[in-house]
Amino acid sequence: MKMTPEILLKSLSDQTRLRSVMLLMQEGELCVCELTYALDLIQPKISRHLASLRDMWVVIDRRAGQWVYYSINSDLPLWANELLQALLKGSLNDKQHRADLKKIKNMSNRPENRICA
Amino acid sequence: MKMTPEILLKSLSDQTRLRSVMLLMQEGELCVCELTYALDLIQPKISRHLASLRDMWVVIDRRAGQWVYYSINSDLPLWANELLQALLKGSLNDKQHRADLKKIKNMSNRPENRICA
DNA sequence: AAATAATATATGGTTGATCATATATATGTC
DNA sequence: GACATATATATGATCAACCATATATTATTT
Repeated sequence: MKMTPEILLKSLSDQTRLRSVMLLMQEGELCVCELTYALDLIQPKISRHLASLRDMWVVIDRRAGQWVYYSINSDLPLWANELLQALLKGSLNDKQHRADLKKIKNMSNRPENRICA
Repeated sequence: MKMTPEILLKSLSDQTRLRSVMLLMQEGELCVCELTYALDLIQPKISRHLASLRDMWVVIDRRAGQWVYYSINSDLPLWANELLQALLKGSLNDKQHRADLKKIKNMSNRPENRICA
């Protein structure tokens, strides 16, 4: 795994991927169906972008039954983390990001709520 | 002028533009012929990418006789500056960036050297 | 079987590259 | 001053590669 400025920028230069990463930064971990709901996009599109982020080592995934959860790769170099922090700061006033966040907060029937046991 | 995460990421997701911005961050200000030399690319390509960066308010230009100098836009929001700093940190160990920097340092006949008078 | 997620396929739009040329500025000659 | 020439830079036109997308289907888990 070799994260470079070029790779990271490329991975974030798509709107859907940027929105996904910003949500992951705020929420920690989300599954495909949650992102699909929050971003209000169709599932194959979300799945594809998440796969792209995973292939570029920006995010990692884990399966929990039917659900696949994605989260930011904690092994990113310091500069990459700093870049993401700066990005989040720039996104906090972003209308789209705020709407995404609100949507996930209001989502009912989240998997997490179901697998408490 | 409205700089957003999306705009900034898009502007930096091209290799030539990224290399240009990293050099500008290190050198402060460079003209087209200097960047053309340092990046070892043809002039129209450099000119186009710089125009793109200018149109997206990442850089500003000023003409000094025959020469047009480009530099990072000092009015960028804080988060954008932080992002660029993080990016530079990630680029310092980058082979390509180091080669670019070395090339500009070794450039003879730089305009700056000629317009001392 | 049902729910969730990933993938195959085809399509169209975007973006970057290159060559040629236009534009801007400076200098030399008459 | 007018004109020719040189140099630096920007832009028009064109093309090809790439990437994102949607629909349909497959894979995985329960």
